[in-house]
Amino acid sequence: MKNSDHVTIVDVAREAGVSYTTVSRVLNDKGNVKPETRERVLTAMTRLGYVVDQRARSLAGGRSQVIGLLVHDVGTSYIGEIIRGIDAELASAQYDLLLYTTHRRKTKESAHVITLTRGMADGLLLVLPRDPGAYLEILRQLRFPHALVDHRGGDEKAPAVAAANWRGAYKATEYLIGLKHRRIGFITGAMDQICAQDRLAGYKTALTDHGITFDPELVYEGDFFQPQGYAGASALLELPHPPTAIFASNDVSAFGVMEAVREHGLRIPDDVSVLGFDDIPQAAHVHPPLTTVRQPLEEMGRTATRMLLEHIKDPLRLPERVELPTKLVLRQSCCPAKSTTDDTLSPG
Amino acid sequence: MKNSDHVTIVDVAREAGVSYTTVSRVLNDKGNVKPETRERVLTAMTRLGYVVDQRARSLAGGRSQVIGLLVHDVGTSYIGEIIRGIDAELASAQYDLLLYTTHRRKTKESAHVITLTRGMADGLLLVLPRDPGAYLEILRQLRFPHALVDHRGGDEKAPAVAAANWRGAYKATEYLIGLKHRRIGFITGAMDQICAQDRLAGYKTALTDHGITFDPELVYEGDFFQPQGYAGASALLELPHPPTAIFASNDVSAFGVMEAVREHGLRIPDDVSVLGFDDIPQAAHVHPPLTTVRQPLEEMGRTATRMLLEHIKDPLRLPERVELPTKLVLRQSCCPAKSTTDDTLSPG
DNA sequence: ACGATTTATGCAAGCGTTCACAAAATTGCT
DNA sequence: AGCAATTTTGTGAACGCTTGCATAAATCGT
Repeated sequence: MKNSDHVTIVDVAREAGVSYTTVSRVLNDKGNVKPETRERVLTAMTRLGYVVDQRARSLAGGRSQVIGLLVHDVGTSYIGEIIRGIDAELASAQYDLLLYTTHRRKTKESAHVITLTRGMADGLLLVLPRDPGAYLEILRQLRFPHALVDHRGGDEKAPAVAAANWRGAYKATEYLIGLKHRRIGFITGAMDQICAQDRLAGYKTALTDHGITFDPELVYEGDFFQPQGYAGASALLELPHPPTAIFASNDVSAFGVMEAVREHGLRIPDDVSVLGFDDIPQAAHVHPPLTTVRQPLEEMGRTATRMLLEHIKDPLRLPERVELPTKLVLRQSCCPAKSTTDDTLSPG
Repeated sequence: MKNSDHVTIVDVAREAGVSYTTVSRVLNDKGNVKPETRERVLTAMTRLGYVVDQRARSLAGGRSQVIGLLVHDVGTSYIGEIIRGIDAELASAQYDLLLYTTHRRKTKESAHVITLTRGMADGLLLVLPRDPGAYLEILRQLRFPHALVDHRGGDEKAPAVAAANWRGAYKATEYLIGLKHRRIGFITGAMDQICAQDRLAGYKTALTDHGITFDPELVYEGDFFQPQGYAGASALLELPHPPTAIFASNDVSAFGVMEAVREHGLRIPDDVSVLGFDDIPQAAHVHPPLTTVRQPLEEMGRTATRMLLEHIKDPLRLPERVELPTKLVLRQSCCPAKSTTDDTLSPG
């Protein structure tokens, strides 16, 4: 009577004619409850419109059913796809998502991490962390469950999932070579990120493996954003021997490349082939649809989440590091090089 | 000694030689505490590395310092910008953000809303809700603080912030008219959303206000996504009297328009002017940079958050509905209509 | 049918706080 | 100095739940 609107476990107990402990039992599927009693409790719960109070539950020793997510920014398709995967997996496990954006203030990251470990969350997901060293150490010491998405630090032994960046770039470059392209431009990503380094390495290796000398002139350092893709392609196309194909380290910068190509009065793919990386939804929507290396972003989110949840269930589990395969998605932004101007070695 | 790693308020109290109530007082800046004592408690806290347990705090009657956020999808620039504003405002008020994506499962929205009201959060932010009727009613009954972003239901009396969609579209259309365009194509947004309806209405009114008869043929129903922008512009350009300018209801569909224009061998803005809505970051990065109606997305997020926080502090506050001004951002995708083929009325 | 198991239920304590109230210490005033 | 008013600190009871232990009921073997 005193709490007019807050229905508690005690109210349910009274309604069902049992003790509140029994209600707690059916709530948690723990201990033995006679089917008949369980039924009675269940109907009492729905009749009263009972909803569990997560705070109390977790305070009393249960789980908080919350996972923290640390990302540097929302609003890019890239992150969006990953979050979609995380969200889906979390939802089916009845978990909620506490979002932390580290966009502006980098110093606060550790503070967030600490607060989270103090009961707010059962685990922490880190997407593409910039410099996770600081708090990874804390997390490990506290034995607080966590998992990384798209970061493969050298000696880190935290659970992590990433895409096969090196191999994806290698295969894509190989594809371009198969199309008889000999001068292939490359727009890098932000080179402080390991994925960007791996993609460049894959490109280089594919080149040399196929007897094409790596020409540093054909590599332009970008940052994963459209303006640098545009600038890079513009620069590349003004070279004495311009490339016949340009491979951008992500789709967004590939869009910039496409614009620059057009701006130079050239057609895609007839004059210049363009290749991206990621396969964000927009890649299929541009014209011509972009041939790109598909990174299973949503799946990466899902996998990391599953690993984290497993780890929460069984803290003794050994951390794994999984690398998900990438896949070349053929669309219409690439075609065979024109045989007239193929190679640097041919007479100018 | 029993809790090796969890430092509680009691531990701090012991260390400082006071009662735990006093510690709670300095924690909350409540009641009177002798400066000297406060100092002693503070140093004890840092020495022990104390971090407050939000669960316990909120269970015991305090606030949870968590705000729920219901969005239908993350990963679009549009939402990203709004979240950025929300996040910034929340961070400076020491609030955390619980994210709910309603993307796939629409039926679950109410369930989420109810869980949140049971102590998980102190308030709820709804961004561009599809059909909020169901839970808005619940929220109001429970007197649970909430605010809407970018939704202006007719008779709803919930606090809400939106952009001046009608006026923005009106002004933009007027600008095009000022540029001597007489046949102005229009790609609508998803027409179940009020903002899309408002933009269309603004366009229509501007037309008739300037003595241009509204031609339904020039309106193509889109959905705020790129492919429909592309399709719409393609259709429009194949009309016997094609438009000399196309106004898309958001930037993303304007990108589709730009592609279609080029695909028809036409130049932007020389042959066809293109105008967008939103001003997402990418709008400045495409070529030519897109002239568009700037919607203060981040500010909308900030404002809604501030309103919500105010409302939490003072529950008696009357709900406001604010409309933030939009602003035409002139870039390079529009230019005066060629005087040769201006009007339908001119001799064909 | 009767003690020994097993299964089902209840009680009390505690999770880490806040808060109303009471007690103690300090201050002011005459 | 002595009492009231005021400031400072402490006590006890919640908040809504889980959980270990005790107790009551049902099941089993012989």
